[in-house]
Amino acid sequence: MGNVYRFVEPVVLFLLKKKGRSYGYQLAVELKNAALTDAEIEGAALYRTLRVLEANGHVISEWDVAGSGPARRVYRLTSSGERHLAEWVTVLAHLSSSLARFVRQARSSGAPALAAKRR
Amino acid sequence: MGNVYRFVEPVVLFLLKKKGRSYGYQLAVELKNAALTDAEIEGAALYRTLRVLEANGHVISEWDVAGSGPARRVYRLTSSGERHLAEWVTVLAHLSSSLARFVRQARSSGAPALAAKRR
DNA sequence: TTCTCTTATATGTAATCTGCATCTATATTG
DNA sequence: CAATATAGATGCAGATTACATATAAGAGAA
Repeated sequence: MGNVYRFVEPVVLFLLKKKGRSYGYQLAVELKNAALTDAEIEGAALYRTLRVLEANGHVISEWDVAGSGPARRVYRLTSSGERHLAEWVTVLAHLSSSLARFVRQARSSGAPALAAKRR
Repeated sequence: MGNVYRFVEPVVLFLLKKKGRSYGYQLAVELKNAALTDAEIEGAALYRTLRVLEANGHVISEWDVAGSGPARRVYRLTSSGERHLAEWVTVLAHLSSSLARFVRQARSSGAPALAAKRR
């Protein structure tokens, strides 16, 4: 099937909004549940997406060196990021209904399919 | 927002199934209505997708030199293509409901939003 | 004839997104 | 000391798309 988009950006924006502030490694754990496409979101994709979001002003980060272990880069949404998430939601809502319509069409045209399988 | 996937492959497979047989230029016209993502599907993407589908055995083509004007490469689905479309439909149905759930969550968490706008 | 338009297929190149592998580094535990 | 968990990051290849461009056949106008 090739690779369907993972929609990493909107999911990350949403998680950051919900949590207020978080960092890559923590987000990676939660993404295993929150992902849109069954296939998990890869660590590499996550870290890169965070850097791109910051480069575009949608999130900002600072180092957290307080706890033990390696330092964490802690992110939070900017107001631009909030707007960007809202745009994503609009796009994804539209896509979702388009996909649903497509699925209905594709399932209705063609084989009898759900024609009350008897035995 | 970057570029959301156009899902060219499943749309082309579906149109070919519906029409029985067709060719690139004709499909390009119909894609303007059938596309899943508002943004139109580009001619270049369409022609390349058709060649890839053929390389993978999901469609077969033959030249139609009967009519006037340049020759047409006419495609039709193979049984493998039918199965491939069915797989796509399963994937897209799942994606559609995942997106819908995501949109609901993203819209509920956050601003009052739909809180009965009065005047 | 020559010019232009429509029809029809195809390629070159760059950008973006993803997957897999790999690397660095800090602290904890055995 | 060695292994493990935590944390962030890069290199490279493959997939998908966008934009531009190329090629070519026939129809109609000048």
